[in-house]
Amino acid sequence: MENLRSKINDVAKRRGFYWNSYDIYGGLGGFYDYGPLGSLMKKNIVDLWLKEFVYHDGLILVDTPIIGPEIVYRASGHLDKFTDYMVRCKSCGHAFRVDELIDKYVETPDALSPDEIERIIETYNIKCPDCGGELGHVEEFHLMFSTNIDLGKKGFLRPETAQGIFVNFSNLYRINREKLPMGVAQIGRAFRNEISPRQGMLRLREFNMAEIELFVDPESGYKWREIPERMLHALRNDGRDIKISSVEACKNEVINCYISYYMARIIDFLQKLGIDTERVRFREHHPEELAHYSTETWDCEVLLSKGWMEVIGISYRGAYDLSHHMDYSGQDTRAFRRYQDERKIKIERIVPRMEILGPKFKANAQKIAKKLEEMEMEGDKRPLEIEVEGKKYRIPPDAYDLVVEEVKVSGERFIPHVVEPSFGIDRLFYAILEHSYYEREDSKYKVLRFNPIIAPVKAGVFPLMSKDGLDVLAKQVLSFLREKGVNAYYDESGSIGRRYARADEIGTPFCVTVDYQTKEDSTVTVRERDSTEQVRVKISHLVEFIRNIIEEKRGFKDVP
RNA sequence: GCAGGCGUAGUGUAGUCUGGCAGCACAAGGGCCUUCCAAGCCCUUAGCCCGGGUUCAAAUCCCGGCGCCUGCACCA
Repeated sequence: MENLRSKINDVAKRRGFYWNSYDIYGGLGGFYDYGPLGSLMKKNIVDLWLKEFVYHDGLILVDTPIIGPEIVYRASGHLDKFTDYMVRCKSCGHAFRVDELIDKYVETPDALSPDEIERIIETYNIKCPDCGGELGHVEEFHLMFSTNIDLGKKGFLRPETAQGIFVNFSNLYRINREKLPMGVAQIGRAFRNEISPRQGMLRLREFNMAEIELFVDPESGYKWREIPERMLHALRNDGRDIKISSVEACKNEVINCYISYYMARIIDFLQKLGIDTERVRFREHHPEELAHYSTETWDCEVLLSKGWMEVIGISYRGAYDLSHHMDYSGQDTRAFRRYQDERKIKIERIVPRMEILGPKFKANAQKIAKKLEEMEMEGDKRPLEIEVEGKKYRIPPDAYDLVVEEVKVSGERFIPHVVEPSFGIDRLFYAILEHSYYEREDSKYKVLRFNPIIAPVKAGVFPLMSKDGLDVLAKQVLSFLREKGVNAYYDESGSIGRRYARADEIGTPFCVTVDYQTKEDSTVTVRERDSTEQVRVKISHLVEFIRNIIEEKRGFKDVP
């Protein structure tokens, strides 16, 4: 019980924030349940996220399936990059990653099929590195969970919510009235079959993400919201550890401007969550560390008891995802960039002469003509050779005309680039607990210093004595608060001090006590969690009083 | 996935070596008391991770599994 993590796990289980799933069956690694308090608090975190990122910036929200067909994850690259081939030693049972075993013999171990790998193991007579035993068959290890859709059709559980946004780009772009930048957000669960999940809630196999895909025009320059000036602790991938303002970082091209914007907003968000921003830094990925889709990634890390922990990642994904989905689906997923002035450009165009092509190529003439029209051509007329559906055709110069015409062009199509801030809700949740936890100096009892907006329960209502009608009055105050939408609970068990202590342990910001004076003037005492100071508030003002503090309109001492 | 350590009421632990009625503290529930920060007293609930083996007898010894922790590997 000496370290912070076990203390937090203790409170979490005892009071109902979270615990390991399937406990009665011995638990299951990488899966956690949110208990009554945790569920409420997680919802508060998500609500704040919606407010800070979605409503604040006018993003649009989607909600797409968790299961996707194989083709989507082929296109996204996850299927290739997320699959490891393993072989197991027949005698000692050790498992090895194939690419590490055979990289001495072949240049591109990642590109091989299982059959090819087995042939290479046989050819070079590769044995178990540990015991020299014979190696078994190649097995696939997916970091994505797979399932079946229909009979025999393979599906995968999404490893990120992002693909659900990319595949819908065209529709969303239209709904957004073809405006860029366009920010699309999604909140939901994602799944990764981690090889060795450990560290409690920090590495889960099923986890909650809140992701934004901000689609931008790569040639327009920075065209998003004004960047708030915030000091950032940035650890660059050249090893430099710097403090830089978000505005400077953008201006000096130290950090991509869209990423700079999100870093600044993240600082504010984390602060509202109750995370100590002195213990927050942004760490740039090294080139070899980058995900397959990214050219620039910064992790937002929070210092926890076990060291720096990634809670948010901001990636510049470029055109990677949209261009792959365009290739795999055959659908146009481009955006349209309108020129400021209509441009007139001269183009040389091939106009097929059907009266020649028709008799010459008969049934194929239409397809040949279409191909000709799509060709670009410079210089004089000459015999052309084209290929249609694998067959080559020779086109004589008299079978087409070269026409020079002036056309109006109002814009061009392009694949938008994507900036992706991706928030790990569960990790944020845990980070809040660690940064909120403290023990009172005198009594050593535990307090969670939750920001009122995040706190799962806003108020405890206690009768000073459970007699003389105080209990009845207190229950009325409780109903009153609940009717007004303030999540509160009633407690009359034990001394008043004990009840305060119970409330503090789950981070309840306010304790409302009904005492003898309440009977006379309908006021109650409200005690603030961290200072333990009290003010008297009229019952009729109680809801407004609490709401104002939650919304940061007033301080605790401003009694209305 | 490997190696090591660990697994006893809700939580923390004693007992395991040396097999013989599973104990303590806190928490929780009920009661008494109590005029604002874990007071006190009485009562109650509640446990040997799962499965198999050895034995007259297993929390204890053996085997397998699961989970947790640490290190290695992994972490798109």
